[in-house]
Amino acid sequence: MKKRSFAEQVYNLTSQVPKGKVTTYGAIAKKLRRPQASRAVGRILGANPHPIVVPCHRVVKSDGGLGGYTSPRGIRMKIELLTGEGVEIGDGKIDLSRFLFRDFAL
DNA sequence: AGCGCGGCTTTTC
DNA sequence: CGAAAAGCCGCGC
Repeated sequence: MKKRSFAEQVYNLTSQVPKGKVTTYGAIAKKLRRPQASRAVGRILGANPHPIVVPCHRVVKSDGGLGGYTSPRGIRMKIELLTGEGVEIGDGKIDLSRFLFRDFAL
């Protein structure tokens, strides 16, 4: 259980984000020792083969944007989910200063 | 503020 | 099996 692929670690960190908090693609990439793989993280989360254990909607862009969301409802559902968990979104942006979760168990 | 480019992994043919 | 394309970003100018 050590040679987990990059994707496995991405899902692992994302699943660690508690309700009411969010993380960023760049942050995850950095945690995995690949600060420039932010895009890869997005692709992986987009392919999210674990939609139940991996709340990819809790992952936003490094600038506070919501990013995208591959879902039947699209980015729309992502906003609804975050707001429903307690994350306040101002003008389509999130206050990372208040909701950015950075206590990952890496 | 907006645009374009770069670097990474995964998936599919 | 090998190669190619794509993708929910990040940063700089």
